[in-house]
Parts: sequence; C-alpha cells; structure tokens
Amino acid sequence: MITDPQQIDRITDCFGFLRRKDPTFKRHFFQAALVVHLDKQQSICHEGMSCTHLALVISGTARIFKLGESGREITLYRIGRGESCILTASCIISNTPFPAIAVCEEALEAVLIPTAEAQNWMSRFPAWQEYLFGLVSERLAEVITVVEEIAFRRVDYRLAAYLLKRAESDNSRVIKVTHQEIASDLGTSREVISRILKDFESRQMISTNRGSIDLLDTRALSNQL
Amino acid sequence: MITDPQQIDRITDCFGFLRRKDPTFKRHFFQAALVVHLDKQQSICHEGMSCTHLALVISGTARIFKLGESGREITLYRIGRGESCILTASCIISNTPFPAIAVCEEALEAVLIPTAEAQNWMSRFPAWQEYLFGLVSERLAEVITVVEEIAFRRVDYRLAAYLLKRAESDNSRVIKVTHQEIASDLGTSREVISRILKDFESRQMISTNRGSIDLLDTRALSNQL
DNA sequence: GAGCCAATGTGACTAAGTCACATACATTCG
DNA sequence: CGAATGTATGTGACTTAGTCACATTGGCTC
Repeated sequence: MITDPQQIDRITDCFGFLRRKDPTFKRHFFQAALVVHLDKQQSICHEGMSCTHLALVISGTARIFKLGESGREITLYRIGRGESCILTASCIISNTPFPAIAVCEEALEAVLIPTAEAQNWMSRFPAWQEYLFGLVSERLAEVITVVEEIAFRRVDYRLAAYLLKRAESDNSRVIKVTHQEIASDLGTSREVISRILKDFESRQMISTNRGSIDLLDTRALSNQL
Repeated sequence: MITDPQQIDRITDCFGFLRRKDPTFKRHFFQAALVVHLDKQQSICHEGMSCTHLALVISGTARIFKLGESGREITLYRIGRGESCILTASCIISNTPFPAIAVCEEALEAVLIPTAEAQNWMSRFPAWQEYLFGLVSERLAEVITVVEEIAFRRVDYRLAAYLLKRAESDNSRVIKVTHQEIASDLGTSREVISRILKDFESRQMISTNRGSIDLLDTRALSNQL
C-alpha cells in the first residue's frame, strides 16, 4: 500500500492509465501497490519462473533476453519508465512459465502488483486492460523485428545499425560498451563482433578503445545499411 | 450479420468465449459477424497493411511469416480453428501497421469482425478481452521460441525436430513436403535443407522422394536432438 | 612491479548461406 | 509417343558466421 501523496503523484505521472477519471481504480491500485528498488545486474525473472507479481517500471531499465545453452545471449527487448515486464503479464494470463530472463540494467525503481489483483483488474478497469494489451502488442511487434533481423540481415549491417542507434539514444559520438555486450544484444559471439569492429576501424569508420567506441564517420556507417 | 441457427451453433462450438452466460455479447457478436471463405494460397494480410477486420478461424489454417528481401521466408506461427489472426488485433489496439504476411494454407472459413466493434467490445465484454489477450500472449511466447531456435540451434537439429513434429501431427511416417517449404518454415535456404536431408538419408534415417520424406528411423532422428 | 582480471586479438576449423548452374521427374500438348 | 515446360532436387565453389583454443593487452590492487 502506498500512501505518501508525493510518491503517488510521481507514480501517477508515470502511468497514463492512472490519470483517467475513474477514481476507484486509482484507489485500488495504490492499495495493492508496493514500491521496490533493484540494483544493477539483479535478476528480475528467470527462465521458467511462475510470476507472483507484475512489475511496473518507474525509473531505470531492464533487459529481457534469451540464454542459449552455449552461453550466448540475445536481447528480446528492453523496458523503461512507464512500461512493464509484460512477459509476466502474459504468463499470468495464459498461465505459461516465463520463457526468458529479465535482468536489471540500470538501477530500477518499480511498482509491484500481485498477480491476483492484476488479473482481477483486467476485467474491471478498461484503462488497465488497455495498458496491458498495448504493451503485449508492442512487445510482439518488437520480437518479430528481432526474428527478421537475425533471420535475414547480415551481422555487419546489424552492427552498424546498432552503433548508430546507440549513439543517437546516448546522444554522443562515443559509445561506452564492450564487444561482449554488443554480441549479447545481437545474439552473436564476441569474436564475430570484434572482427567486424576491427574491419570498420580499418576503414576509418570508427576508432575503438577498451570499453568504448568512437563513431568517426556516421555517414559511412549509414551507407553500410 | 449471422442468423442461421445451425451456423450460430457451429461457430459457438468453435469459440469458447461465446459460451459464457452473458447473452448480450453473443447477440452483438452475431450481429456484427460475417462469414468468409478463402482458398488456399490466398493472401489474408500483407506487410504494412492496416487491418479493417479481425478474422476468427472456424476451419482451415493460415501461416504467418516474414519475408526477407533476399526472398527467404520464416514462419512465425500458424493459426487454426478457434484462433485468430491476432497480429491484426495487436495492430488494431496499438495502431501499428501489420509487420508480417498472412497467407491461407488450407482453405479457410472465418468470421470477420470490423475493427471498430472488436475494439469496442474489449472494454465491454471481459470474455472477449480475455480471449484476445490470451491469444496475443501465446503468440508472443511462440515467437520468442522462434528467436531462440534461429539464434542458438543448429539447422540439422531444427530440421530433425521439424520432421518428427510434422510426422506426429500428420500421424504418418511419410511427410508430404518439399525442401523449399521446409526451408521457408525454418527460415533458411533450400540448398541447406537439401544437403542436410541428403546427409540424413545417407545415414539411413530417412528416405526421400520428390515431394515427400519417409522417416525410417525416428529413434535416430530423436537422438539428433 | 607483480599479480590478477576483464577486454580484446587471432588462427584454424566447422556450419550456414549464396550463386550459378546441372539434373531429374511429372504433366501437358502436339 | 516424344518434346516441351515447369517444378523439385543435386552440386561445387565461394562468402559469411560461429566455435575453440589460446595469446595479448590495459587497468587495477596490493
């Protein structure tokens, strides 16, 4: 239960579905809610877990990925402010085990809702139902995009796109990331990334340092696509 | 609008959400519904299409897949009796374009619901909302499985699994399928499938004929996994 | 500076995908 | 019947991707 008015305002800001006219839902929500903090690297859900709570992110980010038996990983999507670990929701509804791993990437602050409540509200509050449905739909589209990428695109293309996107979201020409992290996002192995980066470097498109990459020629990288 | 009582019974049999106590929904449903028939190979949705109707399958099957620019394909999932082209639903809700292609595989009979109604019912009829949510959730899980397979599993493993699964669902040791069809399902190219099948054949696990494969040694195929 | 650990580099090898064809089988049609 | 056509399959040569086993390097601690 959350009672602090300041806290309530902050959370309401985060989640549009709380800003509807219906005050009943808002009351129920804060009655059932609980705020938690998670540190970087902490596991949120592991493979095959049955979920007892639904987590709604207030701040920070989490990464949802698949882990192959060889130890390779591939990122399915990330969630941030205002979003939710919707796979949990999906598992709650369809009663299937959690098919991936969720780990905290940047320290998380989140609202926890017990699954029983989350389910119950689905049929009672349209705003809640729309929120969850929208999230699952978006994730489905994102994961389909991942399928498309790994099935049809070459790794060098995907890597160039990754670097550009990352530079844009960090709003910096220099990206702080290790080769292993990139490999885990793209679902390939570190060596492959290292080699392609080396090739990009030899073509003056980037320069690399331990743990960071400087995009020297974004134009050339774009042409790579 | 559907009025034929026999037709109504048949459709009700198909879709559990119509068998709830609430008669209001059932009335609305058959008022808005329309039955259509689609032949094999007919396109249902194409990439980027915005959907005007939601299709619920009474009989037959459809295949939802991604098409790469090289012409390669990969199957995301299939839908059959009682299911729905849920990507459509997903697009309706989140208002994004359809990110794949849906084609009729076995002659389809389906109920069409205009998107406006489908959306409207979401907040009014819990049974409908649960039905759609459940479908999207299942698809999300299926597509995540596809990601896992193409990212981490070797093609020969996936092919062996494919053959076994197919034999089981067809309930026959002999599978009627071309190498190209398999390649399109698994998201690889025909040559790769041909070569692996040839290898399986040389190891006495299968025997092949134009357009069909006989699983001689399912035990050995399973061990392949 | 020694020791340690994470990050990166590299060669050799296997698996997968591409391209350009060659065959083979089935059906239709003259 | 045999030729023509179209689909299905086979194959070699080549490129790209992934694996494995290490070597090297940079930064940190003690």
